[in-house]
Amino acid sequence: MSDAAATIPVVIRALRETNCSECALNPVCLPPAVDETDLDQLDSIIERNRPLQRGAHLYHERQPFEAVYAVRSGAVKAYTTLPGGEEQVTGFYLPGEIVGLDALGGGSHSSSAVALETTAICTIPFADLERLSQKMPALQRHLLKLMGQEIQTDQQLMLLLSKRSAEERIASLLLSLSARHKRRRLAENNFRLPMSRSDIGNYLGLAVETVSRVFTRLQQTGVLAVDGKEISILDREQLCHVAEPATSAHDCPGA
Amino acid sequence: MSDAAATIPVVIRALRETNCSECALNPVCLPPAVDETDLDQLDSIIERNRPLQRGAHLYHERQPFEAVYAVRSGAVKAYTTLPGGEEQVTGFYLPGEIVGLDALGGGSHSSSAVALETTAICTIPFADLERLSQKMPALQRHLLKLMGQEIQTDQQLMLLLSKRSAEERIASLLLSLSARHKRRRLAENNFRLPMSRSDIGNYLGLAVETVSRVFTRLQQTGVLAVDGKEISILDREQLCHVAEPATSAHDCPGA
DNA sequence: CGCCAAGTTGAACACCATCAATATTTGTGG
DNA sequence: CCACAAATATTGATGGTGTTCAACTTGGCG
Repeated sequence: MSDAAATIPVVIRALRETNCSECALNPVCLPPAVDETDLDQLDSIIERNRPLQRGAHLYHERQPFEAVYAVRSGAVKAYTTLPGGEEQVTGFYLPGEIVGLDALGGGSHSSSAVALETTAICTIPFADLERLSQKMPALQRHLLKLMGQEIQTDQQLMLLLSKRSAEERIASLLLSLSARHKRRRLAENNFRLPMSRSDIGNYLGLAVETVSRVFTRLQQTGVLAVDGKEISILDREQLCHVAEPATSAHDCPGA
Repeated sequence: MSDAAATIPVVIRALRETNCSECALNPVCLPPAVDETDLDQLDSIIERNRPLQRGAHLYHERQPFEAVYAVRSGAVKAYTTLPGGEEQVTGFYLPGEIVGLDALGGGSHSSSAVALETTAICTIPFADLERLSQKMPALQRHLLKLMGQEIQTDQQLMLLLSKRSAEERIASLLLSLSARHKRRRLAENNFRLPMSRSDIGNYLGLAVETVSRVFTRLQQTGVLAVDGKEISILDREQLCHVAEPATSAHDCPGA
C-alpha cells in the first residue's frame, strides 16, 4: 500500500544507528523515560551486538538474569518449556519493545527468548540499569511502568484464553499487532506475521488447524486478505466486531 | 487435622499487631526486603485501616493509583470488567500477599479489588513507597521482584488456561492455595476456599457447572473431601498427578 | 418458616481438538 | 536455476470435552 514505501528508510536507519538519540525507535523504546541530558548515560550502558539469526536465542530458561533486551528490528518469541516437554509461547516482541523482564521475579529467567527472524537487539545489562535508575527516578518509574504493562498485557491474554472463541482470539491478536505497527508509524493494515501458525496457535491456546481455518474464514468474509504470512486488513471495523462482539462497535482503533 | 490448632493463634496475632516487626506475616510480606534497622521507616508509612467487610472494595478499575495493599487477614479478589459488562477474575490474594501492583503500568488501576470475606489490610501509599525505595536499594529490588513474580504467576495461569483440562486447572488451583497456606505455616491439607464456585470458574475459564462436576469427581475418586467451601486433600500425590499428568510424579510438593 | 443465592445434577448441543490426507512453502544441494 | 526433501499450512471427517439450558437441592439469613 501507499505507506509501505515511507517506512522502508525508517527500518534501515534503525539498523544503522549506534546510539539512542538517533535511533528511529527512540519514541517507543526506553528514551522517553529519561531527560535528553541523561540520554548519553543510558546510551553508554547499552551494548549493540551483531544481529541474531533466526532461531538464535537471547537467553534460555533458568539462565541467570543478566540483562534486558530492546528489540531493534526483527521479532522475538518468548516461551517456557513445560515438564512434559511441550512448549508454551508467552509472548511476541516487536521493535521498540523490551524482552526479559520476566527474570526480575527470581534472579533467573522463567522463559526462553528466540529470534523469529534476523533480529537486531540492544542489550541493557541489568546491574547497570539498576544503578542508573537509582540516580534517575524517571527511569526507575519507567521500569516499573514497563513491568506493569507486561502484567496488563498478560491479563488481557488471560482474558482471551479464558473467555474468547477462536475467532475472537485471532482477531484480537491481529489488532494488537496492527496497533503496535501503527505505534512505529508503519502501515497498520498491511504487515507480515513474523511467527508461524503453530506459534500463534500455541500462544492463543488453539490447534494449528483451527488457526488455519479461522484465517480462511476471515478471508472468505472479506475481513482479511491472507497470503501466507502477509496480512492485509480489508475491513477493520468488521475485524473489531469479530474481536469483541459485545462492544458497541465504533470504538475500533483507527477507522 | 493436627496442625489446624497450632495456626489459630497466628491468625489472631496478625490481626492485633500494629507494626511490621511484630506481625505474624512478617516473613512472607514486605519486611524480608529491608534491613531490620530500616523496618521502622517502612512501618511509619503504612496505614492500618479498620477491617473491610465482605464485598467492600480496596479500589476500583480506572481509579488513580494511590497505594498498594498488603493483605493481613481474609482474602481479596481482583477482577476487570469487560466491555460487554461481564467480569474477568484475574487473581486471588491471601494474607501476606500484595495487591494493586497492576496500576504501576499506567498510573491507574486496570482492575478492581474486593474483599471476599472480612479482610484486614495494610495500605502502603505508593508515593511514600517509591520515595523510600530510592533510599533503600533492597526495597526497590524487592518491588521489582514482586512485579516479576506477578508476571510469572500470570504466565503460569496463561498456561493453565491455554493447555490444561478442567480437572488439571482445578487441581492446580488447589495445590497453589495449599502451598500458599503452607508458606504461612497453616495446614496445607485442610483449608477453606474464600471464593465462590463461580469465582473459581471465572478465574479458570470454566463454567460453574464444570467446577461443580470436577469437585464431585475428585471426591468420588477419593482425592478430596469437599464440604461446601471446606477442602481436605486426602491424596496429595494423586492430586499432583491430576494437576500435571505429564510430570513424572514424585516432584509433588509436600508428601 | 420461607426466601433467595449458591451449588449440584442431568441431557443435548457446540466448538474445537484430533486424526488423516493433501497442498504449499522453504530450504538445500545438484 | 531447478529438483527434491522437509517443514509448514490447508482442508475434511469424526469425536470428545466442556458449555448451555433446565430442573432441582442445599444452605444462609431475614
